[in-house]
Amino acid sequence: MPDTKPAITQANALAEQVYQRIKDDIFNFVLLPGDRFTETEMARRYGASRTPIRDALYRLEREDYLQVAFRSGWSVRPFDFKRFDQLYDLRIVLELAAVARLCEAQTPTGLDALEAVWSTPASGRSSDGKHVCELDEDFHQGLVLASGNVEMARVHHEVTEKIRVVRRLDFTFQTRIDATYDEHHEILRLISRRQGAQAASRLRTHIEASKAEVRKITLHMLYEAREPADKTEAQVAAQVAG
Amino acid sequence: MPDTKPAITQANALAEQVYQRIKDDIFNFVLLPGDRFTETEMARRYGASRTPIRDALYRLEREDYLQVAFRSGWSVRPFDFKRFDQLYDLRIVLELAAVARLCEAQTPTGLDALEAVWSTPASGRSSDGKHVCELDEDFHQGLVLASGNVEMARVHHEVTEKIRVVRRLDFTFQTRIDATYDEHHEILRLISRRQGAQAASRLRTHIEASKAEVRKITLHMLYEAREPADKTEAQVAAQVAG
DNA sequence: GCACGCCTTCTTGAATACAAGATCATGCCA
DNA sequence: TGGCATGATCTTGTATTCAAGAAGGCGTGC
Repeated sequence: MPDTKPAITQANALAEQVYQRIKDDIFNFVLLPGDRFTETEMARRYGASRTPIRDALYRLEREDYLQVAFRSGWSVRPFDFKRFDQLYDLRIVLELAAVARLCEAQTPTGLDALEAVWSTPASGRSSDGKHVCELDEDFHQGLVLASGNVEMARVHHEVTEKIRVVRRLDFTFQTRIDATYDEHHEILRLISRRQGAQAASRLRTHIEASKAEVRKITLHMLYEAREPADKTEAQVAAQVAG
Repeated sequence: MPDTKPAITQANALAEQVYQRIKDDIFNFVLLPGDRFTETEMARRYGASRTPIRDALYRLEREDYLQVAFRSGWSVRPFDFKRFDQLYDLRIVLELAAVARLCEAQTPTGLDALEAVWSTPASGRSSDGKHVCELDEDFHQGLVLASGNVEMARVHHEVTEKIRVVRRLDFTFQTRIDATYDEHHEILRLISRRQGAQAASRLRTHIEASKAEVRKITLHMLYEAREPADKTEAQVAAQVAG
């Protein structure tokens, strides 16, 4: 992560870097749900003093990625499937509102860029799960952004970040990737024809399917993440809440 | 504010206190949009060191109440009517989704407490603007909470906090207070009868009316907030963005 | 009189030092 | 041998110190 620009002197540069790195480590299961650590430990690990570390940790705590116990250390927040479900439902509400607005508008939707991505024939489609996941995020955020409400887009972005850790798992099988391409293409087609009700219906079904798929895979992944020898029942239990 | 419990030793007690006090000062126009200040200044003012002050300031900055200029001080974010409009629209989306869910449900809505508040006859109604504003917030947040989605409720709560500074102005005239009582009562009645479409329509109109009213009053208030003698054109301009 | 440049002062970012108390291990006593 | 008290250690909360650089005033040169 050591970049060649050690200090362009951005505001809060270190805290921001640390924030991103910790978040990435959570997404990449380097930091597992239930893992415990201290501020000093993280300071050593990320090569900064406690001050920017604390900034980053508290930011992640307010965003519900971490938990802090008063004078008793930090921990990665356990998986909470109920919470993921609710975040998916919130996504649905926001995206359906965006689509409704897009279909009501007389002006062009400005979804040309998305259409270019998702109307590619099967031969040109990506099969790299990580890449498709990013494209998928761009698609759904693009819908909300195109609706023109910055605050809705901001909230939707936060939701996207929060579910990313499980959403990724939806793109581990080629069948799901293919389905994503097909459904996105179809949804864009319906929007371009201003068939709001059908677009909304398709979109809802599309997100619900992803939600169900992800839930199915997540538990399995959690058990795989640790070396079997190291894993105790307590550790597994700490990864899941509810 | 010095309370009798100097240290129940809550986590981050000072930063939390400072956060609330600054936020209140923004809401009460003690800190005006455009006002500039430094961390040291705030540390003196609120009787804490820079560390908890910075925690609070950065939290408020991420929540869009404040701005920080790199090594050049802090300022209260100017009013941005476009942003308030979008927040109101987001409110509408969230609350309509909540009402739709409530009306679909077979189970009791759990809105009894709200009904008790808003079905009071004219004689028992509050005419205290501040109080009615709180009741109004409770009403709308109550709808979303009753729908059962904690994440939606959390976002709605954030939105509520962000628009409070202008929303208050909607309860300065008795006619608006009366209208609020009537409309809330009617909306609850429609929900209890599971008339989803009509409830949604009423609720949307209700919020739109509030949005329009608030916008009308806000500009006037901004000009009144400062002593005329002290107020320069530049100061007024700094209070409003866009 | 005006414009440019230097220099002091001020402001935030980061690191370090200090304080309060929670946790856990150890040892004593029943 | 088991349970409890006690103390060392560890952890976060807060204050203070150090560092880098932006802003603005003042003086000088034209």
